[in-house]
Amino acid sequence: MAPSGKLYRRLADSIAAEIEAGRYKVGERLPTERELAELHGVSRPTLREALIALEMLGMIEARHGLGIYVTRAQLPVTAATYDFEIGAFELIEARRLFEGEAAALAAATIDDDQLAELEGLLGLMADEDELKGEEADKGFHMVVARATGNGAIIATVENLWELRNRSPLARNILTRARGSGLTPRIIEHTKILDALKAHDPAAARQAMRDHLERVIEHLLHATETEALERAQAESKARRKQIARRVAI
Amino acid sequence: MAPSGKLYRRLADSIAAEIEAGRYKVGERLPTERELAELHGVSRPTLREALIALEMLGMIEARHGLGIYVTRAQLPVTAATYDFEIGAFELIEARRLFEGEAAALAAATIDDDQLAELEGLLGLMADEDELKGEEADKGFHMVVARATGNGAIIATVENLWELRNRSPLARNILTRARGSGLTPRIIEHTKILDALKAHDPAAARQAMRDHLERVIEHLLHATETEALERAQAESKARRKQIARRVAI
DNA sequence: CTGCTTTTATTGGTCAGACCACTGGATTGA
DNA sequence: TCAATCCAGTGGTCTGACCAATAAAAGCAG
Repeated sequence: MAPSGKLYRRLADSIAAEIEAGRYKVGERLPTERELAELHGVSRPTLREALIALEMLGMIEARHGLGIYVTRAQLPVTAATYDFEIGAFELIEARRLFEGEAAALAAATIDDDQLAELEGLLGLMADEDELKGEEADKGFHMVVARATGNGAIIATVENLWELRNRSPLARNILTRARGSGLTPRIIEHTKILDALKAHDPAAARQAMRDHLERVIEHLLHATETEALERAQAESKARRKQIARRVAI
Repeated sequence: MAPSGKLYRRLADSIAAEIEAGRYKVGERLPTERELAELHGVSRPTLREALIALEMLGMIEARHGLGIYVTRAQLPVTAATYDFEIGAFELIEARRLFEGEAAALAAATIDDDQLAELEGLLGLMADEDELKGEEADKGFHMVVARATGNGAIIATVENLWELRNRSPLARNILTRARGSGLTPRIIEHTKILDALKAHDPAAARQAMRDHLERVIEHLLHATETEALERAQAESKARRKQIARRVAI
């Protein structure tokens, strides 16, 4: 990735690199802001902006009157720190596995209010407005996640959706694929809802997996941009590799 | 959570709240830094610090010479934005489901180098040094995630580990539980490794689930702090609710 | 000497005002 | 008409100062 033109951004990268390299270790105190600023040849406000960025990423922690402490040596690969390409297929593959489990759990924990909410979202999903339809789609999956009552699961599902928005490649492919005959997804969502209504975990898991499998299939057969074709080739090779062993 | 004493932090919360409330919509440009500073009665440097925090969280985007644009109306619940308590049991429940699937997939994609790496980590896991042992533990799970070759899965597993570190409650409970007879985890990890060696997805899934199930069981029977007892009660009620329906 | 209170040096937090650098549209001139 | 130029607006950076929290040193009462 090309270095951002903004100084505080490059500074943050630079300091992060130093920490990752072990120049400053976890638990240790960094030099004072004034010293760091001079070390890097920048003003203190700019240095502070870089530190705040690193603090948001959870790498350091500034304590008033005490100093700046390293809390993590390596940045976790989260949506916030996301900086490289994750393919569209990778994302959906992950969602297929994880959201399948989330649906299974939700089948056991969902209540009537949430079922009604899902029913309402199904109606909006066919909205002529592209954005409304997409929001309804995300809403459906988030309600399922929320129905598990497990904050970690909610955070994970949301994070996966977030990764999609962060990755230009994945976003382009996925939003382009929308519209072009992806509308049968309403039927698939209905199947998921039915399984949840029946409180049948296995059926819910299968319905969710089927749904996302269809999305993958759809992407495999659509032919549009060059980027998509590359992604398709990559995905086919990958699926072949997996199939070489045994079905998951 | 008590509002952070730092002004730029409160400012960021305040602006984030305005955006979430729809005061500024996605795609729109918000007022200039100078205007925002005056609006909130703070100096421009402080205002900028708040904006940089929001930018790191992916809510806004500042473009030189143009202005500041809203990119997301709602902050995703990720490790970086994490600000409330997620119980230790929630975390492990999520890991049990997700990492189980990751292990299943990894069984089909893992290569010999990664298998050797896992073997090496097993040796370190019994290290007398608590921290070393914990690092080996995390390392093991991360190698399994990495073996899937799926960036989204890697990011997810890492994010779950991150959530644990962010949640004081979960961290306290989990690190306290370590040591006190949790060492049989080496046997459990060996089982996971065996299933991966055999490239047997079902066995890998089961071994990973068993492992994390044991961790849950261990926490349920340990009796120590008050926080842990509350968490236990919460978890028992939750598991009863789930069992009321059917096994997942 | 002990133990509490006060002072002080250090460090992050905030402020003020200025100037630089980038952007897009308005202005100008061929 | 259209391309080059200019210019107003906006984020980016700098300087230097003062405020506020912290811990350790200094002072003091017992």
